[in-house]
Amino acid sequence: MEYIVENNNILFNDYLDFDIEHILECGQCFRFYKKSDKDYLLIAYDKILRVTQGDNKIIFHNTNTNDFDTIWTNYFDLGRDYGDIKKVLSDIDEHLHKAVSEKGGIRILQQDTWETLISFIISQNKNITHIKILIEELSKKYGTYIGEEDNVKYYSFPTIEQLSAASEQDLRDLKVGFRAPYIVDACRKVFNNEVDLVGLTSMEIEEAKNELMKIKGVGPKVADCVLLFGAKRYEVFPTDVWVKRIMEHYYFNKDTKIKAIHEFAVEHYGTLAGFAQQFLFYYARDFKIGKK
DNA sequence: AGCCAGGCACCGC
DNA sequence: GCGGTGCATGGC
Repeated sequence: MEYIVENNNILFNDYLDFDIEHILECGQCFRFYKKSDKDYLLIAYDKILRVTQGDNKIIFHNTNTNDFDTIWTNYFDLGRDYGDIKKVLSDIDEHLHKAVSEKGGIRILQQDTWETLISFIISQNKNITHIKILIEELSKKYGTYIGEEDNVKYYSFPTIEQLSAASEQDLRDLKVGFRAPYIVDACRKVFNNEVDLVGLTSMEIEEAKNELMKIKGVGPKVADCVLLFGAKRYEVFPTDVWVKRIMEHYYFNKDTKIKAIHEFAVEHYGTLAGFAQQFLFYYARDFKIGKK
């Protein structure tokens, strides 16, 4: 991957399989701000990064080769050939072919495991707009100040130690509602190693899922999201209402149980199930496919 | 206004 | 096991 260093920016020319809008808006992450068309500010790993993209150029602003090589290359999963993945998925069936061709710039970000755990606990029974607000509030209150951009102060996502300082009532005051005890339980079990987040990348997949589901408020869907977005487990298929809708629409044509859909997808898409899910989810949500 | 949100725990059977 | 219901809060 050859990039160009120019002042404090890092540039790519003619980079394929990367669309910053697809990557950030596809629902896998929450801490980003759209400044204008294909111009985003994102917060990850205690850093603020601005990314802009033109026809044949991607610019990572105000960064350096060290951060790029140690953080952003992994974060954007630049070592993986998405051309290959997209080709395999497209050949599976016409539905996936369509989703991949419409949303071809998606890449699965390698996010922090802890942050994805708390974020997806919060996500349950909420719309994406409000999830983003709650995560910002949590960061503002318990995270660390990391800098200012356009007169806005930004804060890192709270560490396990920082968030452990919050009581259930503190969290309720932040309006997380019934999720407050879930967050407290996650803090406690991760802090005292009752739940091993580091081991998630290497455990048998069922074991990894069960490890996460020891936490109150973590069920199959949240566990799959944490594994896919925060632990590089690409064989899972998070099945939520949107995925249920598009799968029913394309493959079942009737009201089908989430469990049955999940089993079908894992079988049908195999080791690339996670990538398939993300293409389908974003495609379905953007075009409101399956929505009554 | 009222329904529903990237689910899950808890309760009956 | 399986299906129904309540859940805090805010967007649409």
